[in-house]
Amino acid sequence: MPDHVPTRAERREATAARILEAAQHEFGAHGDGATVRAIARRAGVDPSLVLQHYGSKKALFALAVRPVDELEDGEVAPHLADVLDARLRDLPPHTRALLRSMLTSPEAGAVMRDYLHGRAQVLAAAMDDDHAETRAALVVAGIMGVTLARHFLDLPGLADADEQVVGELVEAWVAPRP
Amino acid sequence: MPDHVPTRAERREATAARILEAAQHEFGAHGDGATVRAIARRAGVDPSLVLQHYGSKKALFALAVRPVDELEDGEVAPHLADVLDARLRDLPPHTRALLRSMLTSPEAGAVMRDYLHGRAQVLAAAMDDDHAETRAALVVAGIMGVTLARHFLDLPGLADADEQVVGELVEAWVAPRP
DNA sequence: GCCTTCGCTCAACACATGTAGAGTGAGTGC
DNA sequence: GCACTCACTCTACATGTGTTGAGCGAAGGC
Repeated sequence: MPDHVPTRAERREATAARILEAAQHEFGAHGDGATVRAIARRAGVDPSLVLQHYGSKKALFALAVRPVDELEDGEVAPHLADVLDARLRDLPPHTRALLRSMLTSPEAGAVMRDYLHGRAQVLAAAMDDDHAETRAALVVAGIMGVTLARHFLDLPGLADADEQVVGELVEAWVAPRP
Repeated sequence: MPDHVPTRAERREATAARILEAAQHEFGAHGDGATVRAIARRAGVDPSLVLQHYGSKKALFALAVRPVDELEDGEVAPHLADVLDARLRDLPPHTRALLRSMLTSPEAGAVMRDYLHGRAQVLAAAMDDDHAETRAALVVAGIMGVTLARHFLDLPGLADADEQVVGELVEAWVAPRP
C-alpha cells in the first residue's frame, strides 16, 4: 500500500477516536465522575476540543458506555461459555466504563439493565423448566457479580483463580440440580 | 418512665445521628459523589455543622459505609440462608451506601473486598472439596451480583421475583453437582 | 439572675468543573 | 503563491464543591 499521508478530515477523525478511547479509559477508571480535563489530558488535547467533537460530557459518556455488539456478522447469539470467557479475561475499555459507572449514573444503569435483560432472555429461551426467566436473570446477575469481584474488587480466590476453573464452576449454575 | 427533657449533650448526639443517617441515605442514593450540602439539607442542618461533627467528608463517608457487625452477641456466624435473606429484602442504608459506592470509591471498594473475603472464608471452611476457596468466593460474588441486579438495576425477572424462590435457586450454587 | 458555655448558623474562601467564544496557524483548493 | 478553511488552542465565565472562622442565641451552672 502507498504510505498514505492522512488528509485533514482523517486526522480529525483520528483525534476524535483518540478522545473517545481516552474517555473510555477515564470513565472505566473513575466512573461517570471522570473529568473532561482528565480525558483531554489523556488524549493529548485541549479540553474544549473534547466538547467540540462530542457536544457535551453527557453525550460523550453515552457513547463511551454504549455496549458494542458482541456478534460478528451473520453469527448467532454467542454461547454462554463465550460470554463468560470474555468476562473472565481482561475487559475491553467500554465494558470497564459501563460496569464502573452503572451504580452512580442512572443512564449507565439503564444501559446495563437493558443489556442484562437481553442476555437473560436469550438464556431463558434455552431453558424449559419453571422459573426459567428468574433463573436466567439469576445467572446473568451472578456472572456480573463475579466479573466485578474479579476485575474491580480483586477478591482473593477469584481475582487470582484460573479462568478455566472459574468458567466450569459458573456453568454449573445454569443446569438445575436433578 | 419520666418524660425526659433532653440535655444539651443528648441533643447534640441526636443531631449527629441524624446527620449520619442522612449521609447513609445520600451516599446510598448517589454514591461517594453525594454532596455535603445535600446531606446537610436532608438532616435539616447547616453544611458546616456536618464537618464540625465528623471532621471531613471522607471521615463521614468512611463511617457511613462501615459494615455493621451482622452478629448479635454470642451468636455464631450467620448461616448462608440468613445473609441471603437479608440481601433479598430491602437493604439497610449503610449497605446501600457501601454497595453504591464500591466501584467509584477505592476506600469503599477495599471495605467491600474485605467484607466479601471474610464471608467467603467462613463459607469455604464448610466446604471440603477442591477449589473450596474459589467456589466460596464465587458464591459471595454471585450473591453480590444478584443483590445489585435486584436493588440497583431493577433487572426484570429478579427485581420482581419472589424472595423465597430466588433464595432456593441461589442456595443450589453452594453444593457441587454430583 | 447573671455570666459562661457551646451547639449551631452565616458568610466567605479557594478551588475544580463543564462549557462558550475568540483567536491562530498549518493545511487545502484554486 | 494566495486566500481561505478549519482543526485546534487560549482565555474566560458561571456554577458547585469542601472547608473555615466569626458570630449568635439559647441552655447550663453558680
